[in-house]
Amino acid sequence: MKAQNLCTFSKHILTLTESANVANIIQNYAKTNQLKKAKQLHSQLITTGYPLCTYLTNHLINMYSKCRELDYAVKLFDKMAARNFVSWTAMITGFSQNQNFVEAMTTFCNMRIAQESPNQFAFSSVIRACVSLGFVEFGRQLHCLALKCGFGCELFVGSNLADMYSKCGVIRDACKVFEEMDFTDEVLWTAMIDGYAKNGDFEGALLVYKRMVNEGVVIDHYVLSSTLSACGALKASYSGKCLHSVVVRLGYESEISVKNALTDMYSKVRDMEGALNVFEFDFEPRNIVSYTSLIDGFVEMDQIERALITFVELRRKGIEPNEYTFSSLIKGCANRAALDQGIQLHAQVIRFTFDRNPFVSSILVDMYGKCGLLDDSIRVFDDIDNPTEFAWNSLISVFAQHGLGKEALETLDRMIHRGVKPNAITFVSLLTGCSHAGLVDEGLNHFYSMEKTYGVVPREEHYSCVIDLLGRSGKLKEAEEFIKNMPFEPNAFGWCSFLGACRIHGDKERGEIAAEKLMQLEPENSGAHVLLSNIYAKEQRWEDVKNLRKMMRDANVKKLPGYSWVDAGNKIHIFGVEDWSHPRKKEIYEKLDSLLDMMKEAGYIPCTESIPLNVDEQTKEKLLHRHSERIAIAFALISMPVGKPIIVKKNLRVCADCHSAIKYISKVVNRMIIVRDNSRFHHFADGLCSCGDYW
DNA sequence: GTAGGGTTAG
Repeated sequence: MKAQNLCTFSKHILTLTESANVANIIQNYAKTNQLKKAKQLHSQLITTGYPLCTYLTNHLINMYSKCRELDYAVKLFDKMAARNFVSWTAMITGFSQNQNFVEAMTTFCNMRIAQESPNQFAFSSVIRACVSLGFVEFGRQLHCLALKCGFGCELFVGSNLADMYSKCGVIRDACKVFEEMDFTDEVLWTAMIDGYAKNGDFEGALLVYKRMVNEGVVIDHYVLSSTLSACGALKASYSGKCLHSVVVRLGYESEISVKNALTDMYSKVRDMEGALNVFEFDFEPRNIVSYTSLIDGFVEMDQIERALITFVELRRKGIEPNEYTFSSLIKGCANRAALDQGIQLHAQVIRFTFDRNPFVSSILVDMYGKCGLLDDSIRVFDDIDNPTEFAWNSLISVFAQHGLGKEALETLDRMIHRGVKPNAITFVSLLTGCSHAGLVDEGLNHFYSMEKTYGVVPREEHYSCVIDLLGRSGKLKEAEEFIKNMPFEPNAFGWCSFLGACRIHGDKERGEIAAEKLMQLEPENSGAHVLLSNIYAKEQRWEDVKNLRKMMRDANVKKLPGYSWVDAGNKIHIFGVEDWSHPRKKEIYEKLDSLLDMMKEAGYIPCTESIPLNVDEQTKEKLLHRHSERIAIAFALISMPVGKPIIVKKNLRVCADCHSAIKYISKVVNRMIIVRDNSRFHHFADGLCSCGDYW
């Protein structure tokens, strides 16, 4: 029987059969979201002139809630002459489904005041509201009440409880609920998998999945999506691929959430071919999540160009980008310091009104900072109404990268004053800031108080920061003592910091120890070899330099080639050492030569001592003058409008000679030059650098 | 007789 043909009934009072038929129609309208027809039927019922029975009103309340017309549902409920427990439950569910969680809870309380006993339906709806609000304490009370009423182990209530505890970060209680259940199903298992994942225990999530498979529980697309997401987070490519084969076997390849989870998993394990295969499989369905997962993969692979192309493609298809999309793209621009693209994306963020999103605004602070535009970064931060921890961390890290340790410390104070709790990342940035600014005591004080005062347990990276802090300031003995007393061995970053400090301060004995440790930890890392050869070269120990080079050859260690890049004319121009590939190479080298003359006239003396080659001075000078950052600066000088600050990015640290040379360049061409190397920013102007030569 | 649970990109 077709729904629309059922709308005839007696004009006086509805018979039982008629009521049942009408209820059936309303239910169908609710399911198919046919609000207009449902409203017509409702008016028809009113014209009979008789009050509607509770049973039909409950149906109408449910229908209006499902069709997102909560006001109608509330009006009906308020006017009801005889509510029963189903009416109350329908309202609680209605509020909960329409994201009106506080009302859902209030209605649950009112239901108890009205002395109606809540059943499993009411409990599951109100617990869901608790999950969304993160009200774990209220949820705990509901749990007690549910147990008292005999519904604590009911399957739906149990699933909601497990979900609530895990989403509120109390996975232990979720496990207790799970273990006490008489029956389980795939929904409850999914809540557990997702619970472990949301609490950061991705291995735990995979174990739950394995246990589920062993127990023969149905695997559906919810289970697969959640488990794939855990694989991605773990970068577990083998497990991910195994799950992919399960997806194929069970025929879930075209299920959008599974497809997206697969795309994301492949992106996270840096297998873009795999990600594209899934993304392009069967073409549809695709949505913004699919596109953003792909974009994020490209960004992580440092392929910002492909990320931007993917963005253009989704816009051409008429798909609306969201805050996730912009966050990923802007992060890509920040990593590559692609300012022009970053600014264009910022404009779009404003147009789409995502500028108030905490993730987007924080990444914008970071982007401007990483592009060297400190003032713009601060301006974006100041425009944020209630900065979250992400925004504060971004700002602190921006100050740190610019060597502004005092500002970083002040920002931490402001953050605390505003009631935002610092986390582990805050302290990494803060300690880095102190280190680059030579604020040794301040850095140490914060390191020793971070656990006591703020409850943040120092991790490997914090210890590395302290090694850097002490080493950079020349306190090599203290750094060595600190390393000895650490609860664990320093990681590669820690030894690298120590080695770098030994190089700056010319401590070859300690340097050799650090280099050895670093080579053991990361034999493929060329950094240790290069730093050590710099130390040897400084002492003119050419035999040692030769041996080291042989060692590198034998171990197949390739020196990471240095390159610099600059944004000009909406394009990123990349230059390597002695780069001859650019179409304007002739002009660039003419510019370099004329610069060298001007610099020497102004007093520049090349510092060739750290070049690990036994060649004559003039050759060394020439080599230095062909370092990629100088080529990039020369190119920027001939191609960018006068007055526009020159921002050059480099993948390695700027060498001491380039640092001195760029100071002279800034003076002789009277131009602000900003250089971002792999550890911090240098703002050169009028012959001076913002780092004050402490770096 | 009506009302309820778990997925995918920070």
